[in-house]
Amino acid sequence: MEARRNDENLLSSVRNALLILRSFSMDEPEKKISDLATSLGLNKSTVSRTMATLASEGFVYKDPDTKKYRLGYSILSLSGIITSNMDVYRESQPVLNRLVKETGETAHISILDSTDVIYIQKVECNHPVRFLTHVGKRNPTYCTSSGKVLLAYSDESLAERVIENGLHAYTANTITNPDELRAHLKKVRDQGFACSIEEILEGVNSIAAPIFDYTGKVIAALTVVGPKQRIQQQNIRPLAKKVISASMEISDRMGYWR
Amino acid sequence: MEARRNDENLLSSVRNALLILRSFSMDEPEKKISDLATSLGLNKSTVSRTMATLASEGFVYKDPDTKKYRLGYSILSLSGIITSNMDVYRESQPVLNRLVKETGETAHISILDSTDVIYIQKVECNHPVRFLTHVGKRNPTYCTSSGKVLLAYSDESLAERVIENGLHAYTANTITNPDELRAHLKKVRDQGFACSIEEILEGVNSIAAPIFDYTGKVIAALTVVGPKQRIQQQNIRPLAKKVISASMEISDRMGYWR
DNA sequence: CGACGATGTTGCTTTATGTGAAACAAGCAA
DNA sequence: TTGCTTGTTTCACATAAAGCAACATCGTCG
Repeated sequence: MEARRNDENLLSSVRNALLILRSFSMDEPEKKISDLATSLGLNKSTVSRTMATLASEGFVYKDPDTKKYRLGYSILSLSGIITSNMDVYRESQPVLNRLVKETGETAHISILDSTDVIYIQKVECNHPVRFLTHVGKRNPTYCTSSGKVLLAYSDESLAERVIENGLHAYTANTITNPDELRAHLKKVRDQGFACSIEEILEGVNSIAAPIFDYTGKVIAALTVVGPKQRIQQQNIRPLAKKVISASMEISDRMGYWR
Repeated sequence: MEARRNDENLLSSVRNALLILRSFSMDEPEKKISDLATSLGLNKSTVSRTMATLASEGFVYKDPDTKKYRLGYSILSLSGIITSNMDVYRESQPVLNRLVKETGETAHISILDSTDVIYIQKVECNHPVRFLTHVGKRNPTYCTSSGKVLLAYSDESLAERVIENGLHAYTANTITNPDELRAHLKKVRDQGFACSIEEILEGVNSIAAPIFDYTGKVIAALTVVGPKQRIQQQNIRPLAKKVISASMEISDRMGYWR
């Protein structure tokens, strides 16, 4: 077998399978064998057999006409297990719906995964402008409002780790100076919410507030996102008020006691 | 290596990994190495290494305290890719919300996967009685309202395949007679909706209607579920009317042209 | 129409790899 | 302390998985 970087004692064929799965993306929801082989540097036959195995368990689905593969419903089942056992997920649904109706903007719930934020829930607004986020999407912490909220309320060592990993300038507004970020996080803690003003994407602003559990720990963030035409300096205060009140309502449902 | 039933030319280590993933369930969202080993008939060390590999790619998460594993966020990301590329999913969200508000009952969207139905979306009602369904849940077609709708509007050969697989009596009301099922499906086609009156679970009733795409094909079903105290003979008609109108609205959004 | 290129699948051979058994840690209870 | 139960690691061996190449299908183009 080809000896690919066998980091520890991991099973390389299993890893290949997982890499194949993860190579599916929003932009490329369908894949061909040969493309996968070249992009992952694997042999065609290896990919073919791996895909056959994945398909036999329903993790991918092979379109009989085009011979292309897409992700299968086994994955959907598994994700249902994850979210159903996530209290925040259940409790936030109705609150999110109301918030979206009140503000007219898309709302998310996100959580921390290592040094990234992941969106676990999304309620879209009716504006025709579609956003590029989706459930499961991973973003940096230091340039998203939700990320900054989660950082601000986490142990400081996490922020330091994020800083060590490097602060990449996604836009001109991205905070790339470590001291500036530290000061910013302090401000977030003081005011109880965070904003991202075109810090990750030009023209896109967002406001986020923390969600607490019954121990008082911050476990998630509630975000409202929109184009800068609709979310701007003069209405940030009133919007933030709504976001905070909604996030507090979810915290209440989670058993948070002030 | 242990030569387990190597059906065709599938990769056994990959299959082990997938079986491990699929062994997580609603009832057992957390798993220990040794339990997995015994339940799947694998060696402890095999499971340990497989889990390490799964964890390294984020498909499972190891609780450092309890040493138990749960499903990881990579799966959430993948499921986001599936649903975001599913038109029905996007278009049905607001309609589902309204329907739940109108009827006060939980609503689902489900699709066909081979001879089963799978729930791809769910909006829960506010009644304290929680239901046992979740996104990704798989159910038989012949005893659920959504399944019967999807069967009724599919090629007849599918119904025959379902019959061949056997009609198991989940309750006293389950249709187990092939001819009766055939007649029932005809009735569903005629009236444009299906009911399940305690056919899969005692005390649980549901009503479902078809969702069409722009080619006029039925691609999904919209269901309303509830306890028999709230969904019963006398209010089935008015409820069905609401369900049909909602499913038609989604069909419209999908480009269905009468 | 036939040659060609690009594709996915399948035999075959080889060896690196995944496996099982047992030893090793680590935790917990009695 | 001694058990008992966990999860991880070591090691030798058998074998499962990788690579290659042949094969089978396509669709395209000259």
